[in-house]
Amino acid sequence: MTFPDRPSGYDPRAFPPVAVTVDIAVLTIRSNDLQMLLIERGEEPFRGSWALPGGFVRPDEDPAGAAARELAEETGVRPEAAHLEQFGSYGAPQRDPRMRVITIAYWAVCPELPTPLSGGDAASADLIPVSKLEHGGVPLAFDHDRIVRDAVECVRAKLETTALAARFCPREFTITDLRRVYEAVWNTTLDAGNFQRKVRYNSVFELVRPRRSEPETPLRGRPASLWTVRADADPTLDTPFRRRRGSANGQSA
Amino acid sequence: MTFPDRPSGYDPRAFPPVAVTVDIAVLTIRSNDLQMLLIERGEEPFRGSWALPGGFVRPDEDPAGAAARELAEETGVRPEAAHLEQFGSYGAPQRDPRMRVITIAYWAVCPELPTPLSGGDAASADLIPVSKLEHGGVPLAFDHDRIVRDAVECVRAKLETTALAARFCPREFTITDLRRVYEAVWNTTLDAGNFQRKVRYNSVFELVRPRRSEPETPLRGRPASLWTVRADADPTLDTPFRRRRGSANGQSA
DNA sequence: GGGTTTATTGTCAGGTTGTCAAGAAGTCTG
DNA sequence: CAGACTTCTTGACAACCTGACAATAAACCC
Repeated sequence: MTFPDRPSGYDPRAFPPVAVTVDIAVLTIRSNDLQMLLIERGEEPFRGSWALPGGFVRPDEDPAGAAARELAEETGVRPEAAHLEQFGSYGAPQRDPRMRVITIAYWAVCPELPTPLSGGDAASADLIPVSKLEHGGVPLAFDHDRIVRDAVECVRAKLETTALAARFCPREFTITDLRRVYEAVWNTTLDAGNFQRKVRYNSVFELVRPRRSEPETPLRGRPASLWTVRADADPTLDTPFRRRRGSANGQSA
Repeated sequence: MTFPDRPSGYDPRAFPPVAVTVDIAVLTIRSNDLQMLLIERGEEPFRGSWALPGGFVRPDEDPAGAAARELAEETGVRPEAAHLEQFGSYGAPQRDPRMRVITIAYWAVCPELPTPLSGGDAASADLIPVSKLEHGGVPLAFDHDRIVRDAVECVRAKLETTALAARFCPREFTITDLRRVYEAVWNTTLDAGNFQRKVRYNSVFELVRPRRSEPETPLRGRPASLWTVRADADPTLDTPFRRRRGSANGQSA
């Protein structure tokens, strides 16, 4: 029950002041490298540190709506184009020195993220390689270090059982595109032949054109077929792609 | 960044009033049936409906602490005895008709839950079979219907890859005990031989005693060995237990 | 045409899973 | 006490999946 000790006739203003925000870990792949959009803070506290984009949940808004709005504001990405998913809340009493702030954390996966508009909040935005974030090489504001780690782990796990990897790619993609996503996100190497086999046998993926039509970049080698994901959303794979556990980064599909 | 439009010198009281609560989906197994602890509301709104146990996050408390406290208050279970995990937040503007309430949802897995103390909040508490909840046979308050479904799906999924199932059992358990947990949570039937094999080969489980020592209930059949989980927490299984997808309830391990 | 590059298919051994049967170790019953 | 019964445990085997790696296909370059 939600109001155990306060049967009725309470004054909302009597509640201790709490702010509710959303923070978004926006992930994309640039030059075969998993990167996250971060914003450099121009104000105290944590001036000069990097932080996740985010903002307040407005009184008339639900958290998912706030996340979609902030995503659009900070990246220009249309909410339908990205996959946005909640993965946790963070609310330690002192996580923000100014006041009690509960944040609801989302991760987003975008194909082709437009180059960050650094003029947004009078602070600069940039794509940072996740490898650098995991290595602790970038000072992050608040408890965003923890949030970033949790987000990355969530996405890595979700790649195992769903077709989420395709959300990093344009609507139509080659099997190699898809494999490069797995390799980038898991920081590993996968066997091209085995990967091909798994995609072909997975009913979630569908062959669109047996040959790539317009090679934007002048390609070398045999042209690849184009594939797409059958349904929308992030459907469950028939047979999951398992990453090697235990050792940091292994091999093979 | 957490305070994009409010650089400094703001008045905390100026924030629109929001309450932050935790709700807990407490799961246990009674007579081979997955059941959830719910509380019958004695007050409006939703008087007479069932609801998840929960309560306010206090000003000096973090949400996980609040969940552990509420769990202890409502069930008498020591926080160490149960497994408690956050799985989402729910904050639609009108989810509570009285005021804006953001709730952080947890699920908890308990072995041998003590029979609910119905005298707790002047409302009665009871264990309700999850099958009944999924069938829509029980009217739930607020958006708790959705929260319950999400919690159950979370636990079902977590059983696939971790040794969480053992948290439904006493510290030492038989392989059949464990199999019955999977069968109850997934609402399916598993082959006893295959299940035995998977447990024996999984390094997460450890043989404690080759024969059950004190058969509490007068047993029939060959006595079973006792097993335990090697590390604490909910370690990842070497080879996951996969549930049959697609059809509602399938068979085999 | 021959060389280079990348995509795709094939092969094969080894591991995992599902099905099913047989053996082991107790209790219960006549 | 000898079966009968029950449940736990082990085993056999075919089907499937996976990892490693080789071979082929289809483009480009010169």
